[in-house]
Amino acid sequence: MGDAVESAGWSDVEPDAARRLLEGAVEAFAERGYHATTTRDIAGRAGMSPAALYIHYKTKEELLYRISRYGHERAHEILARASAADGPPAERLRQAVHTFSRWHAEHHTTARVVQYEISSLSPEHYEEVLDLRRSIDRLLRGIIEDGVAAGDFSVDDVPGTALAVLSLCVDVARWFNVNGPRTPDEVGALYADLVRRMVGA
Amino acid sequence: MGDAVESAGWSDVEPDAARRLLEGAVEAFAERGYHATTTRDIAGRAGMSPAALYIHYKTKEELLYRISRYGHERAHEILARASAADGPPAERLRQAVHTFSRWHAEHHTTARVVQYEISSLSPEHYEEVLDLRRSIDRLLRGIIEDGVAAGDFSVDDVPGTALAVLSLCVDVARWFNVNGPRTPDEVGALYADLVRRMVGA
DNA sequence: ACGCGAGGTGAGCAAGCGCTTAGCCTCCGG
DNA sequence: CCGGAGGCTAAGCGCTTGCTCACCTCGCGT
Repeated sequence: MGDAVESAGWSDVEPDAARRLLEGAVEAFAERGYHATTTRDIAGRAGMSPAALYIHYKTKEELLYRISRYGHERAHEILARASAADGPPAERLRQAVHTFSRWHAEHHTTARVVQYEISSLSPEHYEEVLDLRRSIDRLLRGIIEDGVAAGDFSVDDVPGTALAVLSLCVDVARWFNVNGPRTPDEVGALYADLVRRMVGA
Repeated sequence: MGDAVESAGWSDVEPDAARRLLEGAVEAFAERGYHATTTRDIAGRAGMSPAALYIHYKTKEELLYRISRYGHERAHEILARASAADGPPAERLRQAVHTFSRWHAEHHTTARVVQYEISSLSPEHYEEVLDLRRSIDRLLRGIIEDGVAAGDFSVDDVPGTALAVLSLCVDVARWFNVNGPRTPDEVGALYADLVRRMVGA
């Protein structure tokens, strides 16, 4: 379930060089941050000269925008799938949190860029991405509302709890370490359990 | 209780100009990030010429280091106080989470720099700050261990839960908005309650 | 055989960066 | 009345940045 979402890298990006540049940019932005990354660094990681970048992308910011939009679309997809699934709210929430936090662990380089570099986007791109974030928030809040309405959850502050759950999952991207003791799937299981307790299910 | 910790700004910083520079740096780093902030910007916010910065600080990185260390010391102080307090583990955890998350909301500009710009520190300063983070982690884990040992909490994965709790509180700095619906104290109360549920108290 | 477009390069421009320097005020003890 | 230290600035140095441009090199349809 949802494996297609997980495995998808940037494999569908059109010319090979453009994909390598995107992958290099993700790595570099995640390591150093957007502003500390130079176009020479990105091009270098893709095995090309600095000028080659501008054949495939208009600006350095366009790279960040593509990464940011791609990541938000994946995140949205994960929650939309869990939200629309059959089964009781508790199960839908479990799946949502498990998959969402696992994605942030598994793709923590991409997720780090997606979550912590959005303020470097141009105003228009920033607004566009913010819209996606608002729908992500709405999807999760919807699941919790369903659980409360069904009498399965006991939550005092639904928007606040939804915000906290999202914040918890997103922050996985900041601390997750591949050489750490937990696999992405274990993080997903742990977090799903913690969130189950948070909503009193 | 703990108000002395909260209210403390940078009021104790020695020459007035040096304090204004620090405050300007906090604002600028929080808004734009360390690398996107120029020394001209910092000096401008303090109402001075760019050169004046170098009378009080050796480098731009020294400003980040001072901010980072100050913030981690405050965070450590908050948890140390809650950890050493009298009362059952549940009450100590409540106080720890309440105060800790409230601090991250109240001082979200400082906290944002403290939590999200540490990788821009020099290697030596980074190591020093990392030590402080490890002790902060140990303090929180200690409270949870006490609760488990006393039979008050039911937690399967203690280190994992401690990590999640810390992560949850820290991430407040990222999303907190002064014009939002919640006061820092309300965030503290909400989070203390969510964490109480997480540990099964 | 050959033109042409897509993809790539080396060199380099204008702007902005962190930081330094030379020199100017202002205050204050002797 | 003076001399020098502390606090500050205007100017600017050396370097790096994002990005451009003239040119090159292939693979391919005709």
